[in-house]
Amino acid sequence: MSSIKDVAREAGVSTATVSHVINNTRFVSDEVRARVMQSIQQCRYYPNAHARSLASGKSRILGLVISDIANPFFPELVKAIEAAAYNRGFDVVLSNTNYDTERTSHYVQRFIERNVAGVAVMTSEMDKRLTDELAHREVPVVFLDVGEKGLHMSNLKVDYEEGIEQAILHLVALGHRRIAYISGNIELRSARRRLKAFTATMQQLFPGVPELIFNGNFKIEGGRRAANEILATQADDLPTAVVAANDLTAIGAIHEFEVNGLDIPRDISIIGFDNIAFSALTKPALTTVNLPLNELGRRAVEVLLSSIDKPSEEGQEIRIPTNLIIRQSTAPVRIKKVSDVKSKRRKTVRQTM
Amino acid sequence: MSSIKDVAREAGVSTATVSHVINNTRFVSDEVRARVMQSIQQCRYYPNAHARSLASGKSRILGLVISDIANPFFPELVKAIEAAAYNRGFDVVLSNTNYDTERTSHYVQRFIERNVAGVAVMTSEMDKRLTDELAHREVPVVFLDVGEKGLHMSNLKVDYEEGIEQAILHLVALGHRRIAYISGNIELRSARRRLKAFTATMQQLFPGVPELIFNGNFKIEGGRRAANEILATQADDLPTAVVAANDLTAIGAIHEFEVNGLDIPRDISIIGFDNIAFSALTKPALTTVNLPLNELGRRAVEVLLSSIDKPSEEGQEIRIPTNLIIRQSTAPVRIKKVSDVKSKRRKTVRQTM
DNA sequence: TTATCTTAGAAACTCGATTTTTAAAGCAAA
DNA sequence: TTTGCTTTAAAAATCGAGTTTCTAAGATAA
Repeated sequence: MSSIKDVAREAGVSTATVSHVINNTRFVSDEVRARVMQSIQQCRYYPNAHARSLASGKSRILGLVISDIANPFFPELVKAIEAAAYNRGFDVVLSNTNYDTERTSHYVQRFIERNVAGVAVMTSEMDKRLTDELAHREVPVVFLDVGEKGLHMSNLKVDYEEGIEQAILHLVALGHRRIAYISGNIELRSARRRLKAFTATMQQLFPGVPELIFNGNFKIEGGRRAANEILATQADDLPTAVVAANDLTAIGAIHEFEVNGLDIPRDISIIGFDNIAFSALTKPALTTVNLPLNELGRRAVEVLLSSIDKPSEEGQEIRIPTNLIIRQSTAPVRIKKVSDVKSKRRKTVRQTM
Repeated sequence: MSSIKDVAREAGVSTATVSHVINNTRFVSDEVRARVMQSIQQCRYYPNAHARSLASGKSRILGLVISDIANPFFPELVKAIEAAAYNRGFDVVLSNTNYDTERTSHYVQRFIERNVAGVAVMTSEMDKRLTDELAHREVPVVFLDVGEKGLHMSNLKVDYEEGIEQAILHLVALGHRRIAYISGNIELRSARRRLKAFTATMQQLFPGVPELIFNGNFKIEGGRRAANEILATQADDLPTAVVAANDLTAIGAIHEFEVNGLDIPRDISIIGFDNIAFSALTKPALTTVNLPLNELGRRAVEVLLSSIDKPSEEGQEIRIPTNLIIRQSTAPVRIKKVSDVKSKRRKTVRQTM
């Protein structure tokens, strides 16, 4: 359509002047400025972003790498990042890796081609090679809970310990001692970090007590499987409480326990992790460790932009707090008779939303 | 970093030749091609997308406009669109409007500046002015259920009638006659279209019977309010079934009915709309009209790309089917005693996942 | 009146590709 | 050997900005 030349001709000035008016990069007299502005209107002129990026070397695009937008963990995070980017005048290119490393690699390549101003990596399908590639191009990157820090690399470090400690203390206050943990798939760093936070706190409170760790996969189905394993292997002395590596796992576990005739939270208290929107709507509503996705997203963009502004400075490491949200899936421990475990019983009505 | 010139120098050829090798746009002898390829490797060369876009006038970017990614309707749709775009080599810039027209307008401006190849508008905060702006720039657009068709404008038309008819026939088969409807906020075209599909089918089946329409807002809280209104205004003769404009509304209504001592589906059958992932996980699991988001997303990109390929052709109108998914929130109608409505009663255990 | 300093605008160059034009070989036919 | 055609690749123009340098006009001071 119409270019800066058309505007310049229309206003009877040079293209340089138009550029200076648009970017405020040199003084232009009020009269000329007004004339230029009017011509811009008249021509319905929108500056071509590619030409600008090419000339200036800056793209005002942020790359956002996530695993799966359909995983309820991500939408709110994406929303926060998108909002923060919008406010600072950046566009967000979304990359949904589907947990696929090759796809991730393609996206990193595209990001480089588009000369993105920065990349937020909110997933772990990012191997050393890709990270190096970005480092080599000096693209600022912010990792969620993954990364090494570096010249252009920042890291958001979620303080899992804080929330998990609150969770365990909450259970202990309710009288629980036998507390099991259902982990996420242990290949993922975040699963390992969460597990470690759990065991560390437990060992501190109950030194030497053997741990009750079961394997899930961050999905509902994994929670269900783990619950079954708990029922099978611990039948003689069931844990009175279960902490799950994320909310989906907790939801799966709750369901499996209920199917097997247990009442949540009367027989077993359950605590989730993440505080996804859905967790307030389950029955019973889930007591869970809140991960402040909103803050996470905001900080991610903040850190990225500060790296962009001062490319010479070292990346930052930001601590993200977590805290316990108490709802209806936890209750005081109850003296349990062995017979209860086997027999079905009615559920109690409970307020959930 | 390194540009096409470096590669050309390294390979001892002109930049034109490098370009032709990359894009396969002219014959290049095997020997020269091999030399060029090697230089590309050696220089770790990635073509600059901005320069390409500027020179070619094509951006390989799609703009995606949605209302709110945290609304469970959208993630799966976004995922499908992103996947389809990725497969065709397009990047997706996400625009989350937050139902804000001004923000939408900003985004449209940015899309134009970025010379996007096409825009998928999956929301309705898009007024005539913006649509015209896009039309003026000849940017292909695909609307969800909103738009007029035009030279570069396509439309995905969801066949609400189909699914709603199945829903009503399902209820009728279960013996229901008094069927209420909770609408979305009526300012939204999609709310009007859904409502119209409901009333049309009802009038066809039960001509002249007065309609039971209540107002919601597509949110949980609106469903709750509407349920309350139903209880208040229809206490003497409650509907035996309720169709909700979307799943969130249905979930809110279920909860409010339950709080008031009704059992779902024993006392009232409820049907949602959209089949969001969550709807399979509620208790009772929601019978709902499925909107095939995956197909929707895929078709959106398809239509857009075909408009991009043949800019001279008229836009398309694609019908998107809907169908009923039967779960646990609907049951045969039951002869009801007035006393039941007022007294609390225990819930029955039900399989939900 | 002349010299100096401001100010604003024009012109030229740059970014890194694509695309069009031009030219150099290579080969066949006359 | 020359002409003409084909094949191949180089050279140059172009896209639409930003940016730097240069120049002209006007203001100010000596």
